[in-house]
Amino acid sequence: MDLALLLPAGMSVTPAMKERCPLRDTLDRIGDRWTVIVVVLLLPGPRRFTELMRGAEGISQRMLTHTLRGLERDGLLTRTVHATVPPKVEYDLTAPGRALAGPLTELLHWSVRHQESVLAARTAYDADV
Amino acid sequence: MDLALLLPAGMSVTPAMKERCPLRDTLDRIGDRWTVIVVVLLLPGPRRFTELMRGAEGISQRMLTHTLRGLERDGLLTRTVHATVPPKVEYDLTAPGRALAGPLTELLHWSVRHQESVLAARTAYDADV
DNA sequence: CAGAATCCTCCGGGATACTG
DNA sequence: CAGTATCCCGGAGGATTCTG
Repeated sequence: MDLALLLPAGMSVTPAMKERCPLRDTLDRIGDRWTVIVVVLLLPGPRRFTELMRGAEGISQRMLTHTLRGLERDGLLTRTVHATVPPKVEYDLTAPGRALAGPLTELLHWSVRHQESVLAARTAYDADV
Repeated sequence: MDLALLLPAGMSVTPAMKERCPLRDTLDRIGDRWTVIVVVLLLPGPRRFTELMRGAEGISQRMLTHTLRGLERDGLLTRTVHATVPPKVEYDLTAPGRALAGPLTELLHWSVRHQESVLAARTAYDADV
């Protein structure tokens, strides 16, 4: 796969990129069912576990924990435990995590700009067959 | 999930978006293992089935067919059969499909800009535990 | 409140064989 | 060349139960 067309001006494809494609890595990172939802929920500011639980409708405790761990592991958010009773844990995006807002915005723009044509194409395609 | 923060200037969250989140739709569309790879391979211009097969290293015939069908169904590429012997089939991105280059570029930029910090965070995190 | 542990299901996707 | 048709497996992710 040739990434040259997509690279920032003045940057070239390094050998490392051929080994481990950064675009695929990123899609693996945010391509799952919940990661993007959690990131978007955290954009306005820090949130607690239960708040995220309510915000990400349909998520299970297991997957929320799993998703948060993954983001924490990659340094995209911080996890702060307040030693109170009952416990209080706050999640907050780091700079890299919040920087995801840019690409996600682009993706959303593409979506709203083309979703009508996509839906139309899909309906037409299914009408045949 | 509140998408307002990510919307184009002057656009607001419609009821339809709450029903069927366009961001999630898009991630479902491109979040699988091969779609983005195929799209990137097609950016320079039309390609034949076997060319894509060679370009998308590791893909199976089954999945290439499946991926191409999905993109065709949504009107993101066209499939042109030349009635020759042996058969020749060309795939080409449509305007909406090619427009994915923008968001993908943003995603790639984010990736190259932050992959070092992500990798470092991951290593540090795993060193603990 | 914020999880950890366990069990189970579904399906994305690979391997292989066959064909117009 | 460009597929279709089967079979099959691993892992993402849900449901449930238990705890500091």
